[in-house]
Amino acid sequence: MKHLRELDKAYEPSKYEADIYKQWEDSGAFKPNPQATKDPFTIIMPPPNANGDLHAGHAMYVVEDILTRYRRMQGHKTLWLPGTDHAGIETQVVYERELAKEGKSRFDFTPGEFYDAVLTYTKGNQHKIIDQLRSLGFSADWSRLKFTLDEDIIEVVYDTFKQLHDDGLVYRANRIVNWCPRCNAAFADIEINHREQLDPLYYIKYGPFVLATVRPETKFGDTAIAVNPKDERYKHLIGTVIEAEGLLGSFKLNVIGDDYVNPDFGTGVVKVTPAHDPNDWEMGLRHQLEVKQVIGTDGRLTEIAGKYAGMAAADARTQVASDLEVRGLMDHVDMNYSHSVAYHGRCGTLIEPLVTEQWWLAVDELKQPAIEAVKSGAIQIVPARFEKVYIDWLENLRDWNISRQIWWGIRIPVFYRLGDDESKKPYLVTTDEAEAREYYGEGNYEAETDTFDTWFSSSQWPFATLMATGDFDKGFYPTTVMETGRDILFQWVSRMVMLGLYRTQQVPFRTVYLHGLVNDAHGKKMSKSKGNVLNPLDITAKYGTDALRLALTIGITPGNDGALSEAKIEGYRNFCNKLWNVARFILGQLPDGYSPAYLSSPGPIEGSGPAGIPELNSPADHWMAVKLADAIDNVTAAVEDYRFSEAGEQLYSLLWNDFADWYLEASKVSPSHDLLVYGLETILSLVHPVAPFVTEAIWSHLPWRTEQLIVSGWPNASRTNVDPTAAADFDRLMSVISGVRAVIADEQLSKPVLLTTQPRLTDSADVVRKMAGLSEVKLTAEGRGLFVPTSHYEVWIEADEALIDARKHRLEAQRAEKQGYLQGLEAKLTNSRYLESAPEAVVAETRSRRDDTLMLISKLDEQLAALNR
RNA sequence: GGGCAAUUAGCUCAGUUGGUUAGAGCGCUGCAUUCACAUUGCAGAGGUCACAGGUUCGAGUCCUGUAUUGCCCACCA
Repeated sequence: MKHLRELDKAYEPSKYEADIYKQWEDSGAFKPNPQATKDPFTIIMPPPNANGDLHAGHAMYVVEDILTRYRRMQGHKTLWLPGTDHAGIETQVVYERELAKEGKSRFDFTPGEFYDAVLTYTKGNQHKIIDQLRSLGFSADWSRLKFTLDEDIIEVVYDTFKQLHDDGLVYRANRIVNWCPRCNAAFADIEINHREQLDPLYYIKYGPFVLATVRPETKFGDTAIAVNPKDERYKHLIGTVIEAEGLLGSFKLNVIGDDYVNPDFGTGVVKVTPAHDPNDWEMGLRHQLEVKQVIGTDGRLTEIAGKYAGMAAADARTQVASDLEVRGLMDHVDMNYSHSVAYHGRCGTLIEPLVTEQWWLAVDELKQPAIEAVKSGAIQIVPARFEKVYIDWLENLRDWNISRQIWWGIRIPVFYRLGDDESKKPYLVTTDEAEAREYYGEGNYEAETDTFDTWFSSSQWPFATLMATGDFDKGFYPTTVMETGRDILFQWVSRMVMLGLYRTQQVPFRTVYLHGLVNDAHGKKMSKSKGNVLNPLDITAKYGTDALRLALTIGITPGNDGALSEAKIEGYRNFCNKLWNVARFILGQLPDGYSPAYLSSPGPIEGSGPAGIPELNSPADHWMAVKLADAIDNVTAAVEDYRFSEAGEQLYSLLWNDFADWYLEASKVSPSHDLLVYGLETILSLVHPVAPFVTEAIWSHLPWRTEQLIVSGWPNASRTNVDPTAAADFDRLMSVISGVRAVIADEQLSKPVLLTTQPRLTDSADVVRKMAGLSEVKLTAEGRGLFVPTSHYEVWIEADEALIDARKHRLEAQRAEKQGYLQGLEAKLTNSRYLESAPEAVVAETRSRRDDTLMLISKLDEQLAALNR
């Protein structure tokens, strides 16, 4: 095995990443370890679109990898189960675009042929996204990869549907839905976007009334006129029938009173068109109004519109408006009316609300347990503020339309009766056509062509996947954490809870961790049109995968959007390089055949052997041992608490400030090989979940290590060998060194001599001399020179009288500053309410700071007195 | 219309139950250097924590209000 010192001066990720990933996977490290003794830990990966490309959002799955790697190192039986999504309408739209290039449409195929073609297309593409996810170092168990249209998944979805139907929670009904004429399908409210826009508001004469509408073309579907029952202008007309002149001759309408009508809007009169407006539909239900469909599923007017039949709705609108004008039925038009209009979120087509027959899932019974699960704490949402949002949404949830008239999806397992044999049920829920044939007889039935809303099947993903892989009964369910984007809290998370509880009587996951959006360097949303999109793969190629992972971990908090910039990523690339060079330096120090002594006894790195802490010699050793133990505790606590950013920051400063800048430099004077190695190994272990590649690459060059880091143990803090006094000694040396460096930098001195009256300091003279850039540290009886203020040692930098005199004002300034600080502390300590109320530890802290400050001031006074002598 | 978040250094952001003289990275200034690392080291400048009140011995942190920005939900024809 080669020593790192023979390797590159800089870490080159591309040389290592692919090989390391292969070794991990080939060794079976991604699979649940059957020997693991601790509880199973499960994460189900939110399935990315099988036809999609990796974007920054997917890179946020790094949170899942951190958790998985952390639990694996701790000895849990970990399963991170990956999958891909057929992404219903999204993929169908993409594929239809492909077809359009060849001048074809889906109507050139039967639904079955179309499905097969898209399936082939999808299966051919899916390796791309999987390879991309793997390149991010994700330690998911790819041998268990599931696809949302796998037969075993579909089977579970069918079972759920059947159970829901048997329980009376699924029904078929005619309702007003959001109809997309382009997709020729209905969509849920949540899939609709509203856009504010200007449209003409037409004031039309209806017999005795003038009323305002933006949709004159739907007037042929009017089945009432509504006014507010409290409206003095019109209340006497409620219950009467008006007769009015229209474009298709005269017509009669009932006048109804309904609180929905706002007397202050327009003329306070509304035409009611239950077939084409959700609010009118509701009014229609309240008043048992007739539903007359004017616009068909193709977006064109029906025969009811007489001579306007066949016209596209938008064309009909202008035509009707102008005809009304000509006939003198238009009172006036307001051209400055701004309102919000519904568009299909996926394809951007104007939504046409209309009445169609759909499959509905009754949610009232399902949502209560889902609300309770979060209220009771059975499910914890991180960050917690989303718990309220979740509960509010569910409480207002209405029955869910789960059928879609799209072809790329799971066909709803229903066969309908043909003919009018009333002795047979109108439909049969079964996946088995033979059953339908037997029941209805050959030729007397037809299969449903609608498919399930993608969210209906994906809401079953946690248990469906585990059932399909055979892991469901092996302790992997309920899963531990669901990590996903906060933007799909409603669409996905809430529904997973509903259906998970329904189907398994258990929560699908115990914790929901929500990440925010990944924005650009200035916190702006990434978009192709803005040209500010950072492609994760470009970044990893340039800076290494670990750099990206660190950049998405540090400075990003749950539920909040984070900013990603090349400068930030570059900084973490440098961090990886720092780690690499620290390792290179340490390994270069070690004698041939070295193996750390602590490995031979059980110890701090759990599961892999070492015991206690290596022998500690210098103050620096004790100090470093404390820093390491503290970091282990803090990082562990932070990860347990989903505070990954804090964990990352701790590690960053542990490596760079504590270990590299202080300990390694100090160790150059008196190296302790075992502690250098122990420190390195501890840091590698702690950093591994976030930056797995560079840590594993270094680990593979530790000659005494044979197992991979990915399956080695998580460190345990141990302070057994630590002498706190010795550790504190190093803190004092550090403050001397920093103080001296500052004076040297200020005065541009070159290798001056340091004088001290304290023998204890000269014990560590070499460290101080080397680290502070001195030529010598001398013990003297009485010091004179540039006084370096520290609270524990009296030290002076040798200098000529002119310089000493010139710096005198700095001592005075320092004294004044300390004096001000002291006053603040004294004020607290003479305040009896502070002494009574503040915790003892806080008061003790204040006292000790007061004492230190007093001591420093008296030293400064002495120095100033001596200078003035 | 309702709700949520954000507002802390030039920029991007941390800041766990209130308790050091408020932090990091980048950027900036000065110096150093090639003996682990210039993807480096050392030193430094830079903030009345959006604003106004309040609670408290003590507020970036808790409460009330205001402003600005962003997001979510609802959808008065």
